[in-house]
Parts: sequence; structure tokens; C-alpha cells
Amino acid sequence: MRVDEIDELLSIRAAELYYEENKTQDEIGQALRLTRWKVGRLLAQAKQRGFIRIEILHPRARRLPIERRLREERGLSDAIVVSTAGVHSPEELQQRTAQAAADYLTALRPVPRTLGVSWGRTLFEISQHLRNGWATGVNVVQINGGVSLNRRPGTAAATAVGIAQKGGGSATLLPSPAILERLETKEAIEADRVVAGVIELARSAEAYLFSAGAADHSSVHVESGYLSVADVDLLVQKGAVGDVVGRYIDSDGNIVDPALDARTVGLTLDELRGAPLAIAVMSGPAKHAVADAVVASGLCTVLVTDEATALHLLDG
Amino acid sequence: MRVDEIDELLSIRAAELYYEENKTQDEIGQALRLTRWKVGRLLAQAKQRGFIRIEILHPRARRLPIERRLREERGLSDAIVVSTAGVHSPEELQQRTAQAAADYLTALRPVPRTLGVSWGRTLFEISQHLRNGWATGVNVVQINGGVSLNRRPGTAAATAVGIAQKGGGSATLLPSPAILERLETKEAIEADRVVAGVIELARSAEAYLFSAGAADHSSVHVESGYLSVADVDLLVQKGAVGDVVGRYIDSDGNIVDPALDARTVGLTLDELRGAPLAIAVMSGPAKHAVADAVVASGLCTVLVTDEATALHLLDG
DNA sequence: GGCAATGCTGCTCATATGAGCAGAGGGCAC
DNA sequence: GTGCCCTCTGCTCATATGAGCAGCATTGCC
Repeated sequence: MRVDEIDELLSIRAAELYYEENKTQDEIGQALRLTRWKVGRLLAQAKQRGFIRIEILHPRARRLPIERRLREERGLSDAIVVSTAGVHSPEELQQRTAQAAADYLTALRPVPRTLGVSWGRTLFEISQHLRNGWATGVNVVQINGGVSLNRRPGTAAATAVGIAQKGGGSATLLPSPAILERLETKEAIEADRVVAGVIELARSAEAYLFSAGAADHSSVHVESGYLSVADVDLLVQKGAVGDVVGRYIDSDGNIVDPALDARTVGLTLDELRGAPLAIAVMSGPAKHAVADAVVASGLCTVLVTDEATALHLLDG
Repeated sequence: MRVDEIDELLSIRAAELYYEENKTQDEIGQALRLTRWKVGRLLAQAKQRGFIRIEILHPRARRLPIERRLREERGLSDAIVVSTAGVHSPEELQQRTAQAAADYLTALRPVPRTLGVSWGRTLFEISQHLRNGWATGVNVVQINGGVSLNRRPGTAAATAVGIAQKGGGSATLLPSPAILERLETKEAIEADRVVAGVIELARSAEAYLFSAGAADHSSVHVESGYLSVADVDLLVQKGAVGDVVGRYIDSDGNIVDPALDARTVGLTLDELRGAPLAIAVMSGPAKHAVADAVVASGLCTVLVTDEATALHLLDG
């Protein structure tokens, strides 16, 4: 048995006594016939070699070292990474991330007077997780079209209104479909005084909160009837990895289909990129690719995500 | 938000800073606007409530608190429980357990002059994991019949010889099948001078090392041809949970089929129960039931097993 | 074989942590 | 409203731990 192998084994024995039996390093020294300094060094070695794993098991637990890496390596101004330790279902992951986003909004200073929001499953969850009185006087404005055509009518409106009401402000909805069939219709809608006013207000928001959709058949755009399954397949063929405020991007963050984009109502991606505070919330394996595109192309300044997605952004 | 909920959240934030960021409790106090004593209490609370999980990730890692519980709650004189943290395959679990058994034997004091061993997959693994010179002058004697009829001829012999050679002693093999078809044959074999001598030697061994088999089709007795699949099914019907030294027992440790038992060559279970040092080595979910029977009926004084099996013995 | 370089050991001293306690504050019964 | 009780707070002091360092052993090199 080599010397470093003996030391490795000793460090495991020491770690067992230290972490599982709550013995002092001195006591361990007596038990293993070592000085307490040697024990301390063995323990440090065990930690450093990665034999000791410390996990915080709690739905609200975050992974600060990963957050730091995201800030440093991906140039984000802030990052919130929820732990996946003890997560049993995809729903739970979604809940944790939404809760973290709600927490982040609540703690945000200075409180934005106007908050631009997108809509979708994630945003709806966030609105549900915000507490009454999370802010006082935060007005909310929709930043992309979202009158649902098919199912779940009103989720988009309920999201914005919910965030606004709980934040002691009012919501301004964008009364337009997300994507129009004809360019002329889209231009006509945007020319409408009310719609133009809402978009103007959206441009002036102090902060944006949005999610991104994966480019697959589960997309809310398919569910809402704006796009067909075939449309999505075509977009994927063209390199789409997902959508942000209804606009489909490739892995570099470029618009995949300019013609489609021109028929999409709401803030443009460049307007979003110019924002001083843009909070993207994304979780789950399906969002890995689009999350990478969002972060790489500077669509967000703050990212709220889960551990696995974060690690994908760093090492994947 | 209730007060204890705030405290819970604070304790998680504190734990993140303490365990992930290596900050001192004082620094955490400054960051969270708390006194360092409050931080200390929050951390203690987080630990006590089970929010902090510390695992030792190493093939040789053991679970000392579980070992203690096994000694105290199941009346074992000693217990070795290997950690399942980071185990990816059933083979790895088997390896870890065999390694732990080899380690235990090596460290055993006083060194037994004669060691009685059974045979099988587990015992073979243990013999493989023992180092040359693990002892000086340990003689090994087989305690149950084991001339393989079908495949892998000689594993039983290789096991005993391997343990003996590496321990600087010699092996005495029991030259008999495990189970005979007729009672008369069994009695004739036991009457043989050589066989009788080996069994006498086995009875005088200072320590025994054995495993147990599950009562299912993967049994070594099926593999070796002593029992048919139908035989095993019948035994299970009669309540068998597994076998020890070839003798099938129910969950109370009683012989399931006395006629079959009478045709089985080797130490009886009562002789094993009388031993001052009987080391049982069992791992894997398939062995849970038989492990329980072995421990409950006092067949072993020392148990080497894995974490999941140990927890089954304690809480299952 | 001599010598330098490297790493390891056991120390001193500074710091971090936990135990235990006095007092403040807040809730509750009367 | 008053007094009691219980809990929680911030302290003192004892203990445990980590940083840094001088001396010693071991290794490798010539």
C-alpha cells in the first residue's frame, strides 16, 4: 500500500469520526494515533480532494459558488442558481426557480417603478409565488403580445395583473396577439394609438422580467395556436433553439426567421439587449440550449436558473 | 411570513455562506445584519433540522452512526457499514462490501489461528480483496460442502486457498458436495474419516466468515446444480428467505426443510450460533430479508454490510 | 557520498466557535 | 394593569481550529 493511499484512507477514517461522530480533531488524533495537526491536515486534504460533499437540502437553497462563476465567466451582473439537491420532479424544479425569481424581485433595490414582463408558464408561476405587498407601487407592462387564441385564456393578463396587484401597482396589458398572420395586420396593430402607447411604455420600463421558451412542440406558441407543430419544426431546421418574448433565436442569439419576427408584436430583442436590467428566468433541461443563447447574446443581465442549467452554461 | 419561516430562510442563507463560501460566522453576521451568535444558532438549527447533509464520498467510507445503531439495537458485537454514496452499480456495492470485510479481517485482533469459511460469490470477492500478508499463520477450513457440480469449478477451493495463502497459512477443504440427493449418501460421506476430520476442525475454528444467499433463482446452489429452480420455488413457498452455509432458513432463522437440511453437509446453524466470533458479509437489496433473519436469529456476531441493508435492518 | 531541494512534522500564536448565563422582552393568566 | 413565565438575545469565557514557521527527514542529483 503506497503512502498516499494510507493517507487517503486515514483521511477518510478521520472524516468519518469528525463529520459523523462529531469528535474533535484532538480526539481523532488519539483514536488514530496521530497528532491533532496531522488530523487537521488530513481533513483539509479530504475536503480539497472532494471526498467531503456538503449539501444544503432545502427548496430555497442556492448555489453561491455557481452564481459567482456565472457572473465572472458569463459576464452577468447577477445570477441566482437554485439547488437541485432533493428535487424529485420537474415541477418541483420549476417551483423552486419561480420562487427564487420572486424572492429576487422582492429584494430588488432600487425598486423599479415600471417593470416590463413577458408571459408564459414560468412568468405565471412567478406571479403566483410573489407575496402580497412584495413592493409598493410597481407598475407592470406587458412587453410582448399575448392574447391567447386557444386554451387557458387570460393567463398572460392574469400574470401581469397578479404581479402588479401584489406589488401595489397597476398593470398595462398589450392588447395584441403575439404573432400575426400577415405583416400588414401587425403594422396596423402597432400603429394603433393604444398599442403604440403600451409599447412606448414598455420601452421605458426600468426593468424587464422574462423567460424563454424551448423550440419544441411543447411551446406555449403551439399551445396558444400562434404556431403549428410544422412551423416549429421548420424553425428548428433553421437553427432555432428557442424564443424570447415570442422571437425565435439561434444559438448565437440571432433572429432565425426575419419574416416571422416582423409579424411578432412587442419589444425587439435589441431593445431588450439595451436594457440596464433584464432578468431572465429559465429552468429545466429543455431550456439549456436557449439559456445558453440568451446569456451568450447578452439578452439578460440577470439570470435565475437551476443548478443543472447553470452548469451547462459553464461547462457544457 | 411566520417568524420561524423567516428563521428557516435565514438559516439557509447562513448555511450557504458558511459551507459554500467559507465565510466566518462573524462575516455572515455582518452580511445578514445579525450578531455572530445568532448566526451560530441558525447554523446549529439548520444542522439539527436536517437541512445540512454531509457525505463522505469514497469507496472505503463507512457509516459509523449506523454501525453504532446496529450494535445497540440489534445486539451485534460489531458492525461494519459501507457507504452507498456515489455507488453506480450493484457490482460496486459488492466490491465495497468485500473490501470492508477484507479490511475487517486484516485488522482483527486477536488474529484467529483457524478461520472457518463458507464459499460463494461474496466470499470469493473477499479473498480477492485481501492483501498478501494480511495475517501470518491463519489456517483456513471450509465449513460447508462445496464441490461445484456445474460451472466455475474450484471457486470454493480457490476462495479458501486464497484466503489461507495470503494469510500465511494453509487451507483445509471439505471434500464433499454441498447437498446430497440421498440422506444415506450424506451420512456415509460424513462418516468418512477425512470428511469427519475436516468438520471436526471446522467446529474448533476460532472465527467464522460466511455470507448468505438469497432464496431466488440466482442462488449459487442453482448455479452449481445442487438445487433446481423448482426446488428453490418450493423452499420460498415454505417461507425460505435465504441460505446460510447451504441451509435454508425462514425469517425467524429456523430451518425451512429439515429433510433437505439433513442432506446438507457441513457445520449446522446451531454450531454457528454458538461461535464467539461469526462474521456475516451481505450486501445488496436481494439480501435484505435473509440479512434480517441472520441477525435476528443470532447467526452472526459481526455484520459487514451496506448502508441500505443496514437501514433495512434498523427501520425496515 | 555529499548536498541541495522538497516536503513533512510538530510547534506557537491568532482566530473562530460553542457552552453557558444574566438580563430583556413579549405573551398570557388573572 | 400587573406579575409571572418563557423565550430569545448578546455577552464572557473555554475550547477547537487554522495559519504560519523552524527544524528534520527524504529524495534526487551530481
